[in-house]
Amino acid sequence: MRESQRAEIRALPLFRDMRAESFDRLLQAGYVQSFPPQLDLFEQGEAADFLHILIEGMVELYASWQARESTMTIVRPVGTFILAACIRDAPYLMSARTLEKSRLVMVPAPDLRAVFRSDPAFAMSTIDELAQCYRAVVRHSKTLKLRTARERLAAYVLRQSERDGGAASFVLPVEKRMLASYLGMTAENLSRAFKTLLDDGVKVDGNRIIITDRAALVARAAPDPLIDGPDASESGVVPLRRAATGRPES
Amino acid sequence: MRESQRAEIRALPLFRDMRAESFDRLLQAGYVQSFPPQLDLFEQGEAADFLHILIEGMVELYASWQARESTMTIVRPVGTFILAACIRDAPYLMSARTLEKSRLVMVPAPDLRAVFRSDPAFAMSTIDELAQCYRAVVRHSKTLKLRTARERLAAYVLRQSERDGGAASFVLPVEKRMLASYLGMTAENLSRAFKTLLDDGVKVDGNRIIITDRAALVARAAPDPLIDGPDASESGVVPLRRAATGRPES
DNA sequence: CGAACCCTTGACAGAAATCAACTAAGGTGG
DNA sequence: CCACCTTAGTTGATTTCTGTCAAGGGTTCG
Repeated sequence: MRESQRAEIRALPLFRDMRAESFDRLLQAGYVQSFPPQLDLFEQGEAADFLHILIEGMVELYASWQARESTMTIVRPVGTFILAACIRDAPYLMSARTLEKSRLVMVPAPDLRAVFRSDPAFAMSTIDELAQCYRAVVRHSKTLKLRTARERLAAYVLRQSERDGGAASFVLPVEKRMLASYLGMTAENLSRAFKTLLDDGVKVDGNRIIITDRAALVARAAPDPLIDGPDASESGVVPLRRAATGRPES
Repeated sequence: MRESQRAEIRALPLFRDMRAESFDRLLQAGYVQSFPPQLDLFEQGEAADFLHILIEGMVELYASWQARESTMTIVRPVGTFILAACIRDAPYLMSARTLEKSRLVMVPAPDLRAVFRSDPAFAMSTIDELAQCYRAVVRHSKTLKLRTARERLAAYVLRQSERDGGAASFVLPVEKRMLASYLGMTAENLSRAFKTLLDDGVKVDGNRIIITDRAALVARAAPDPLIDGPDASESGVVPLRRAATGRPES
């Protein structure tokens, strides 16, 4: 692992307050590994052996039942995932696969648990991280239950734009079919939902979204800090703290 | 507070491992209060001032947006709620109202935070509790995104039955309109969904549900431990540890 | 007894999934 | 370089599902 990556992990809220020796122990117990795109990291139902820290690439967390599948969230560097399952020593509720070539640190769950038992500061950070994850999922549930597909998409577009500092135009960070799944609709329906958003000031050109009338879009989306933010990192596709190295396109 | 109630709280996973003096401090800092039915305890968006512990009655947590409203979960004695917001010192994401005459202990959030900073065992229990809450919401999201309304209802019926030891018949613990909202549909739609479940071995008589063909119901619901359980207490309407005093009807 | 309220039912409209066909772009191999 | 294949995305036609509106039955409670 490069020193800069180590520093990035250390800077994460989950790790920044812990003792230096605890941090060392975690990373020394962990394995750094690279994976090709489209590789299954684990499947739901397996025992949670490792806390995963993504330092390069992109990972999809998805759930399946019967023949159906749904994207639950997408993780970008530098971010951690699957913390709760490790803590509870319980089976994963979601599956994970890489979307790009990715590099991960995998910390064995027993080491993780040992460290936050011995380092109160890390225990505090874990509490905070979990509370944040919990709230992120509650928000996702709220948008699913309270908004129509069209409204969810409108809110998503608005939030992405605000993540880019309120830019009127941005490029979708993921494929449309995955976005559709994340927002709880089919790919066909997403395509049509984008069409209806023409009336609400949103134009689409391939992967690029252009907001032509922000007021109209706000009226449609009715963004709400108790669902959409204000902390953009708390929920959504591409949720976690982004790497300092900002690539314009994915 | 009666001693027996104190003992019940102490027996909760969240409180059972902490030091005695920490537990005393929490309860001494807290207020015990009774509320009539249908009373709003707090509204989403307010600052999270208190951890709530329900010792008698029933409380609904619900979310709203624009003119819409949706039941997120229902809390029964003895259970806690709103832990995550207290930890993060953030606004409530959900509103709460009593469904019956209820008695609550309300622990000021600053005391809560002080105690788990000073009592590592309580910090551990908090981590565990939060991880469990997180997984409960993920499960709820999964059922919303992966199953149709009919399948969600079938799974709910099956789970309720299994909570009663696999009884072929049970009484709904909440009003149907609330169940509908919890399951992500309208009351009218729930009514129709029950009708279609006649083909899957479920009969309805008022608040009483009768499973006439369990195999057929299982085929429809395709229950999955990664969504529906196995720990029934982790999610769902009437989720938390039930009071020892079992009333047959609510 | 009357007034709410819950639940149900029917009729309808809107939303969304499904199925199928078609386009466009990118990659592969001849 | 081109023919071919695969895949993402779109579009249309159709069906299914779901929400909405309206009305009526039953219950509870004042």
